[in-house]
Amino acid sequence: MARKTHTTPEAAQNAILDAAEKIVVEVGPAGLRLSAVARSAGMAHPNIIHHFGSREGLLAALADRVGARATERITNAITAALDAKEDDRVAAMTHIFDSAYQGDEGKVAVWMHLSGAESSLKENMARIVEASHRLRQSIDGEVKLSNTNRLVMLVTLALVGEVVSGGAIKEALGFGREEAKRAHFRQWLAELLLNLSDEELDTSLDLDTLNSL
Amino acid sequence: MARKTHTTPEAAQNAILDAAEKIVVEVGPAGLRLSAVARSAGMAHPNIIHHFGSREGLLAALADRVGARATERITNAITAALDAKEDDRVAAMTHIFDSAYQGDEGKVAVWMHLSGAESSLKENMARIVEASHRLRQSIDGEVKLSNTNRLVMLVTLALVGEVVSGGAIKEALGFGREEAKRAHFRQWLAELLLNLSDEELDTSLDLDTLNSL
DNA sequence: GCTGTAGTTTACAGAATTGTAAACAGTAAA
DNA sequence: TTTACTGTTTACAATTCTGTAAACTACAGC
Repeated sequence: MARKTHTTPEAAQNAILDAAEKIVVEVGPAGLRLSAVARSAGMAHPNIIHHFGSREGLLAALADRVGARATERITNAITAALDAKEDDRVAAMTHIFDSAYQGDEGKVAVWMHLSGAESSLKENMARIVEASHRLRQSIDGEVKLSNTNRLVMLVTLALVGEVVSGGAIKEALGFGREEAKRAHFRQWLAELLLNLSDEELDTSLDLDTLNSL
Repeated sequence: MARKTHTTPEAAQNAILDAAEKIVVEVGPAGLRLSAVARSAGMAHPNIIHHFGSREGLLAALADRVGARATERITNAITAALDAKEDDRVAAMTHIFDSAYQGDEGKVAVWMHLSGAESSLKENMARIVEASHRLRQSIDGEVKLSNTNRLVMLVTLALVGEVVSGGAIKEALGFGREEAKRAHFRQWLAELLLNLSDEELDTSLDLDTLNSL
């Protein structure tokens, strides 16, 4: 292999992470091979170990980067929705859902999580809930935080499901694999959730009591 | 290894599949090792290859069995809900959601699917939609099939998400990992969906037109 | 320029995994 | 009882993968 000029550690690590991310999208973290990453990044595989200590170290670093990026994209979309006019709310909400996918990072995030890398999931979700609650309050006035939690949960789980299903479930249900139809479901969900009042979200269950157990 | 008395092929295959299922719950299909399956099933690993042809063959057989069992449990729960009195509908609906989990088969099904085994997903989903539509019609009278599709999709994706997240997302959102609190979310979702009329499920989007593209 | 630090590569070790081949041993049927 | 079939095991081959060791080299600072 042609000897490469030295770069900064950051540049090398980013190149490795980029290559690893591409591979994880295709085969999942369990299928990630250092040799494949090295080939894609144009270097010899021991160099990866030099930079990340081990295969595990690489996966942990990837989980961190992917989680942070996805969280930032999502919270940005939520913040942007704060400024949307009433007519554009469905589009803004849809954009929030869409933002969970861009660049396959959502898929990688789920993959990583499924393989045990929780990294800073708790902090990331807290940021998303906070932003979502501000958005709900800007639309409906005073609303319950417990209902925001429920909605974020529902949407998060559904988005995770969509990422995982990779379109197969939608196809099986007649929604089609094409991105247009898949996006359609997200838009429908956005409109449905926007039409739900805070009162409708309160069921007979008392979540706050349960949480204080 | 102590030589074993001969059994029927079915018994041996079931023992292997049982062992494989346990392992996949823990480490996913990618982490399944023939030696581990063999140890758990109490036999030598070449015997697995004798029965299933290859590691891939074993995974395909497991995907089939798990998908069939999960579909049967879910459709049974839906059918049972048809007979529920009005007061018991939330409980019946919750039971439908719960039934996707029993015996870890839901988790295994998602794992398998994520690893590319689609087996007979389409047929299974068709059965679930059919049963769900009957249930909706018995409750609300004439309802649109397209809305049943949407609801089944939403619930399926959310359940897939819950299976995948393994409680971590819920914990991050303050719902807790304990089964009681996790079940609570499913009950909330059941009540929410039961309160939605068919009209509320129709948004400005015309799905039927889109599907005829 | 020289020197030290660190990014990079080659070569290799050690372990683990899937799959094969052949022998072995129950079981059922002739 | 003998024979044939097949479930089962042992031993092994071939590959693949992670991680180590040591050498090589680019670049920065003295």
